[in-house]
Amino acid sequence: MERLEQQFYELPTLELSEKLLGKIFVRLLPGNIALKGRIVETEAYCGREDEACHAWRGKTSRNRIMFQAPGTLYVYFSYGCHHLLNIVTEAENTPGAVLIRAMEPVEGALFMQERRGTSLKTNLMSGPGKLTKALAIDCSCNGKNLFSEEFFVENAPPLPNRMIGTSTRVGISKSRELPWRKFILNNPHVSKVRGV
DNA sequence: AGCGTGATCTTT
DNA sequence: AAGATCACGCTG
Repeated sequence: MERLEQQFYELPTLELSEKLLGKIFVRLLPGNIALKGRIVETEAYCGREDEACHAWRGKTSRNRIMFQAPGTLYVYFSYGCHHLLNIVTEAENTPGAVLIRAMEPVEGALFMQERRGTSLKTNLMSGPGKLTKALAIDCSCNGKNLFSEEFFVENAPPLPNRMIGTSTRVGISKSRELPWRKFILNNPHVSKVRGV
């Protein structure tokens, strides 16, 4: 399948959070290591209108990447131990990003097993901190984009609506009520919801 | 159900 | 300068 081009990402954040489901995120590492994962869970963080979004009050040194061109990677360090991966949406200077919350391993599972210290496939990338660990993504990836030989996303057929679930976002305190989490129904690689 | 862990943001 | 918060994962 072809790679997604920049115009694909220049969409309203909520719309893109749904369209990214089923697409194949790819990272190529030196030494012919190919890591691929099918995106199965996302959350939308919608710029200035969204109190839970890092950019809702305007640009800061941490969130400045969210104002960059669509298709840029926004990676930040959370809870003193995890890196979280987002894809920047909307036109340049309009902040917004989709948090990638879970993927299904497609290629490179052995590499991921070693990095994660587990061999259970449904545990390799079934959470936003887990998948960055599996893919060796950290703050050095912040600001890179999806139009290189290192990172890109392969297209896949759109999913029918009946396969897409919706819920409130996980682990936030502001704007809890907004149904801005999207996931593939009945997919075992979707993260376990916290606090139940 | 509890806690580690450190950068970032807010308030003094 | 100090304190609160945090888009989480793991143990028990």
